[in-house]
Amino acid sequence: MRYDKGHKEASRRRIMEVAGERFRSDGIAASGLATIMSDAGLTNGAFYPHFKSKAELVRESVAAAMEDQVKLMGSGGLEAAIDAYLSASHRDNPATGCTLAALLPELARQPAETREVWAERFLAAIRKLASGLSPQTPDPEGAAIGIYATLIGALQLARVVQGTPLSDRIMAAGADAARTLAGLQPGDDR
Amino acid sequence: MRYDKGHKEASRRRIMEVAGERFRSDGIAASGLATIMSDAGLTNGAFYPHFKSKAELVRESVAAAMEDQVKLMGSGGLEAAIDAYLSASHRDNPATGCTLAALLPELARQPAETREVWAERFLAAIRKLASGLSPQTPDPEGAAIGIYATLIGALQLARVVQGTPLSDRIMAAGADAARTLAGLQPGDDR
DNA sequence: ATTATCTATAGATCTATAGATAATGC
DNA sequence: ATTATCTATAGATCTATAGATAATGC
Repeated sequence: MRYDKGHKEASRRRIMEVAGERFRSDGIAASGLATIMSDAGLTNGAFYPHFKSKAELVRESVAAAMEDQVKLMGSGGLEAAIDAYLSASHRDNPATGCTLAALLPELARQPAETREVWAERFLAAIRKLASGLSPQTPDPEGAAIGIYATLIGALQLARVVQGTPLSDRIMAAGADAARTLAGLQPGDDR
Repeated sequence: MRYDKGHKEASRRRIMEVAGERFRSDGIAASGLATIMSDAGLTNGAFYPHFKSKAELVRESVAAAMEDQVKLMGSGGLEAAIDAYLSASHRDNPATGCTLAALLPELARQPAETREVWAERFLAAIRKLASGLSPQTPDPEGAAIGIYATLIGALQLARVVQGTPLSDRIMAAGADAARTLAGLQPGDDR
């Protein structure tokens, strides 16, 4: 059927959108194309005019997710970023949250091209995070990497025990650690 | 065929062993039972007298891996533990390394029973790590959680870009962050 | 006779392809 | 006439089951 100009583009965006959510909530390997296409309101076979393979979708999806990550990293202060990252709503909604927390070990198993695209965007996110640190910080990018690693690790740990007191404890400990690394005083407001 | 007493037990141990490695190197969802059984020198159908389902194997495998984790956590000083965790050989051999670094997001998607078993062993590992901290540390378990989160996040990040200079930089930044959180002076020996 | 493993297979699901369909633009 | 999507299907792989096999213990 011949649709409006832009119809195909809109479908592609919808596939990307739901694929990103599926991947983050179920994992990449565990997300089938049929399910993703059905989520997008399309059928199985309509996938291939948009992407030549699942690997291509994964690559594009990871690139887009990291792009969003870079954008988010800029807004607001560092303290606010830490609190937002280690918030209950982020923990409880992996589908719309940080791709790194949801998929890092699986990203390490992707083809080189996907990982190269990832690395480029990751460095951009680190630089943006580093620019929010105190100017006296001796190695701002190194510090930013340490902070990011701490946030990711803590969120992942908290998600395994989601719904238990231990989960909140992990979130608080992770936020304290991140604040320490950022040169902020530990918060008592959690 | 009727084998020596203990033969079945030995097969089970072999299945557990290779499953643990497969899971960590390829992920749980991406590891098929046929491949695991073939790695163990057995066929597909021989799986079910040992485990009632893949989920049961995963649960037992995670429990065993965390048990090893707890044991490892005790030996040697904290400084040495950090260096060993963020070593090139650990980064480059996920199959025999830390299950958390290899599988955390996937563990968060496992059934409640598996995650409960995990949580119990995780707390034991945290307590062991905490006992190695300076006695003045105000909240040793919280600090241990922060250190562990940092190590896991850094190793996962480093693995995505394994083989590039950025990977070594991430490892160094993660180790510095962990040392800071542990109250040790930053090391220059990397 | 026992039993750990193997062979064979069911039924589901996966990625990917080929050709049909149908709604709009010309 | 064009073309985005659908239908149907190939071929591979997945978990799980049923019944056969074969090597040892009695």
